Amino acid sequence: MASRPVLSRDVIVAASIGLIDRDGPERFTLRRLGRALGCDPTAIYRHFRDKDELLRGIADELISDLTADLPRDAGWRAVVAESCVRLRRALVAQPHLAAFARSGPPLHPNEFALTERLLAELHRAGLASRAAAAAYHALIELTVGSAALDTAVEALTPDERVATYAGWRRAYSTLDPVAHPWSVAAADHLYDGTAEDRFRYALDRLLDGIGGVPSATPGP
Amino acid sequence: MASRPVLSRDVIVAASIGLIDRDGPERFTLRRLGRALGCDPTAIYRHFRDKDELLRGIADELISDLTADLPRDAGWRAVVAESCVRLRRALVAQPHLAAFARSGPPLHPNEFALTERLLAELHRAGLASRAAAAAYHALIELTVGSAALDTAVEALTPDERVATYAGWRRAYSTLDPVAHPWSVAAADHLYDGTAEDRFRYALDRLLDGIGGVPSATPGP
DNA sequence: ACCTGAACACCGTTCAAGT
DNA sequence: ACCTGAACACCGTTCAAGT
Repeated sequence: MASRPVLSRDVIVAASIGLIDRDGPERFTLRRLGRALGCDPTAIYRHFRDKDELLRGIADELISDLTADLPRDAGWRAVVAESCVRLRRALVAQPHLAAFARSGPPLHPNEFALTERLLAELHRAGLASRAAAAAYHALIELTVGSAALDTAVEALTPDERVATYAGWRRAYSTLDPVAHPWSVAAADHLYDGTAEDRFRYALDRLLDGIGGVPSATPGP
Repeated sequence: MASRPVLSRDVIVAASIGLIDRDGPERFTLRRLGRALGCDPTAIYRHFRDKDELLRGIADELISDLTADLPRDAGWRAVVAESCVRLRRALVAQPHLAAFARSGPPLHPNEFALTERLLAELHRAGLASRAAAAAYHALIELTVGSAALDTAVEALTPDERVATYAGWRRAYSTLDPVAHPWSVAAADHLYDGTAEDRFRYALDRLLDGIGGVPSATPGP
């Protein structure tokens, strides 16, 4: 009668991702996860040693299909940009992923795949090994930084997020215009749009600087 | 008799920095801070609205004198690069600062000074307010990311650092060359040189992409 | 074998009360 | 004016007990 195996690693990871998607990573607690799963919070300890191991499991899952369905026929620039945008989304969704990145390079199957794809595309752009490696590092640095700066704000509700950005803009716009003329002048454009928009702009400027041959993808 | 004004913003910030240096940012709680200060933890709420405001105060203190002796007569590009390199060094030296940056800009005097100087130089480069703001965000994202990726390695001794980088390179060079040809090919150039070297390269590429008028500084 | 529920040692924050 | 201390609503985690 009693359907026994309610919980499993996969079920817990899937529910965790759903919960993080809905409430943000900051509100992700084992107590809430237990409530979402309809079980006691401590039941999770039957499947994961502690919260950190669960977060690693989530991180692996979030990175798993990062390179899965990247366009095969797009230009190198579009593929590189899309890869970085996806990595950034994964990092924002799971801040502990960024903490892992801090302690070293990927060195895991899914992440080797991402590095390989980025290096391949940079070679396709015409960069030699040394320049490709340097460009790869630059891209990862920008992506990790953008994600790190965005994690806290991303945890807010859309309304709160808009209010937060507006508050920051206002802080710059109301500075003493004699001491901070350029901050006041630029205030309306600081923290404008979404964080991903700002990242895409930064990424475009970096890719401009990296150069490489024009993408072979057909123009608009 | 009773010496009344035991607490002040400065005293609290100084004690916080000491506590973070000693125990690490993860263990920094108001209850521990209260114990370190010899007062009730909630007394801090007399001087800071909440923990977040305290963290901003700490971050601003750690950033102080960053813009103090920046060259006045150098080209915009040199000043921007030097500012970012210094900010990166501060972030690497005080990893907790990066964690604070996540919760938003400090919105305090020293941070405002840095932002103002960067925006001013970007205007000097010929960028209008919107482009200057976007470029500013891009520079901060790259700087924070580079610092975040470097903190763990920077904590090692020089020998350990060299060994760590060599180990990472080896991880890439010994991948299956059929599945990861470009990783194997680029392995010798991954994590090459110092992290600051890599950052300077990335910064140069980003500044190339940002464009702007050529710096007025005399050439070498 | 798997899950529960009480318990422990923590958090940030509020607020009435003290001096 | 400044600080205390109890209280509230949370955390992650352990462990004996249930089924």
